[in-house]
Amino acid sequence: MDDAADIQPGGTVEVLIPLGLDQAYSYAVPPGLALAPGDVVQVPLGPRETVGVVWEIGSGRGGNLKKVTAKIDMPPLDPALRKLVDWVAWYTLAPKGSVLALALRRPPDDTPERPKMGVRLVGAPPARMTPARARAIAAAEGGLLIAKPALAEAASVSGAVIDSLVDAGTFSIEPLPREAIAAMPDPAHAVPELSEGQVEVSQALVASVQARAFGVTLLEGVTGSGKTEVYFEAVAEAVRLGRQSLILMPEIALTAQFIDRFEARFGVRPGLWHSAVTGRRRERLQAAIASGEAKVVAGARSALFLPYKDLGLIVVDEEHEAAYKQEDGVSYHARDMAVVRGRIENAPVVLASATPSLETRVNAERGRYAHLKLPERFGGRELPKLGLVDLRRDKPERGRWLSGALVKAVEANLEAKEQSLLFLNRRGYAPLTLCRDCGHRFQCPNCTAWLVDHRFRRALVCHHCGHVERRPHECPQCHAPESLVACGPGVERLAEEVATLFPQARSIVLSSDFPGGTERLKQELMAVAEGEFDIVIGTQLVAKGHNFPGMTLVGVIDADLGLTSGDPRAAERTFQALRQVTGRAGRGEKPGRALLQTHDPEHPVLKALISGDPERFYAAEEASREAAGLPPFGRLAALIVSANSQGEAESHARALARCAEAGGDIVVLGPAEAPLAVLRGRHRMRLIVKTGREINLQDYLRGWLKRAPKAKGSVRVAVDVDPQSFL
DNA sequence: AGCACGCCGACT
DNA sequence: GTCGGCGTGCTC
Repeated sequence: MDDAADIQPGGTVEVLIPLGLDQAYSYAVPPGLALAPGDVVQVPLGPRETVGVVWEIGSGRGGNLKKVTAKIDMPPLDPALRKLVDWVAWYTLAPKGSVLALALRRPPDDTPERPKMGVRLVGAPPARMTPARARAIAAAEGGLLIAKPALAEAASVSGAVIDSLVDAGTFSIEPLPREAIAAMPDPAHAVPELSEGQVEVSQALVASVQARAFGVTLLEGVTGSGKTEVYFEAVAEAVRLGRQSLILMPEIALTAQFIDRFEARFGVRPGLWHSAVTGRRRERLQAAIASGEAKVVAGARSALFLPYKDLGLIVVDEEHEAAYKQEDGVSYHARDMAVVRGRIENAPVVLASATPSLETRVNAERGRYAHLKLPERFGGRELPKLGLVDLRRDKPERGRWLSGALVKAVEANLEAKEQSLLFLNRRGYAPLTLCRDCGHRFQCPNCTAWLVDHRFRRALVCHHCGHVERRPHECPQCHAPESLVACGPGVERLAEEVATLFPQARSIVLSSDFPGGTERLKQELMAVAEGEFDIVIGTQLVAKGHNFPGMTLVGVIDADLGLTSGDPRAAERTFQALRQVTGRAGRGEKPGRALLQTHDPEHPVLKALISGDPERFYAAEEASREAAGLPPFGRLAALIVSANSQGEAESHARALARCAEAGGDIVVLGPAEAPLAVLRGRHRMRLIVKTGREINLQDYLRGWLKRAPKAKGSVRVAVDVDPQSFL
């Protein structure tokens, strides 16, 4: 289409195959077949046939090449998407074919789509009535057409009951209307009333959409400042211009809450793209995106590779989220690739966050990204009041974790019938179990991590690799009975303490291992939002996505947790998590309160946090990096080397050793035993390239890979820097 | 991704 | 003696 240069039959084409191959393969074009770059073709590969994409036109010397079998009847990959594939492959050092696999849609399923069937109450009740049948009939009251599974769910009966009622003639069976995959959003549906500050910011974003030009804007604003409302105005403008918008979000954020807000603003739901969207829905949405019919797509990171027809805006919501980083298969950071896609499509990119990542902040400071700040919380609500509790002075008794000050605050909140959140980012009962007699510590056989006691499951679990074992009754080393003691708190243990201290309170533990799975968890989150619990004990999970309107107190059990690990991003992540979770406190106009328990009230991260000025944190981080002899953030290159087998890990370790000898400019950060951990199993190491000069990281890495021994396994390296310098 | 080849352990 | 585990390499 865009490539007018259809090639002459009899020539050759370079076909990229969506497998772990870095090179396109040459094929001969059979007579009578006209092909252009981007066309999807079927080609023989070894003993079988595969799909591939014509990547470029061949040089023509078609000796005894295999022939393209056929051209597949589907829209070609447009030049922008091909460019993106090339760029991502180059940047992430992944084989081109693997990246193509992310972007290539499956050939259309040409079996005719059979409509889903629904049932409708049309006839008399059956001769034999049963309780289940009665429930099903009651649920179908009103004569509406209802999908069978939905009716079964609503009436809590099995599908068989409904089938029997269809046979009896009580229900008719009719095809359901095809659900709309991408209705047209109405930019005028419900225009919000924005504050003066919000209007200013939204106008800047709207202008960037109107400019139809690439540019990156960091949109910074605390929880509740109206970030979403503001970027919705940019989306509305794109819709008015008839162009498409992509709203990227971490998978977890694609919640009912977001969809409700979108629907309230635009009158329809956005096109939703995430891993759970499969089959026909996926296919239809892809088609709607390719045709330009779907105007707004809200999607997880894989939505980056969809075939947009006319992309006019990309929003990356919660820009700092680690979930944007894909580490298996092709390793890429969706936020950075969004910037690249914006550049290729010539579309503005908005990065939204309450706690921007360091690299984004650096880009904003250097003027590479525009920086828009939303002034305050919407509706004039103030930020919560933050306070530190010095655990060295206000010390909980042995085996307890709540300080006097926090206990008092929770009591006061219970009395006032307001909700409290106790935040502890540790799943399970206790992070370490040891033998009182011989000192034996339970350690994971695969890693260097301690095994975490999960009392509810009666198991010891490695949070690193997933290893699970039964919790024994005696010490496996000295066999002393009843000698095992739990050390330190996890949320389960904290729940025990809460039950003792506040027996009358309704409390709940929310963590990713909530019994009953994600569905139950979602229900409980709703229940919390509706005020059905007084005290919530939660991990990281409660800090994200969900709003709890009645929460007026947040207690952070261990604000020091995560500040001391060897991970170079530990402080940043802790700062973001604490800012998010403490930001949950407050109701309506009334600011809430947050208490953070710590052993180190002078810690710069905590001081910056309670000062309420994020700039202080970033300044402190820069200073501490400098003190540690690390390169400043603008030149930070964190590499992740993953090992998939023993042999591969060993070759990595040798390569690293050799590299350190030769150049001396790669530093292994992280726990001292990191190289050892890599040797023992499937572990990741973070490396920092430390260099005094500006480098082209890709060339640098290629050189490094050449020097590395090719002996065993393939060395996989992922890059974790911002792509701006290479655009 | 498939599929073949090949090199070591446990068995009809 | 073979059957079969998966580590490794190849596909224009």
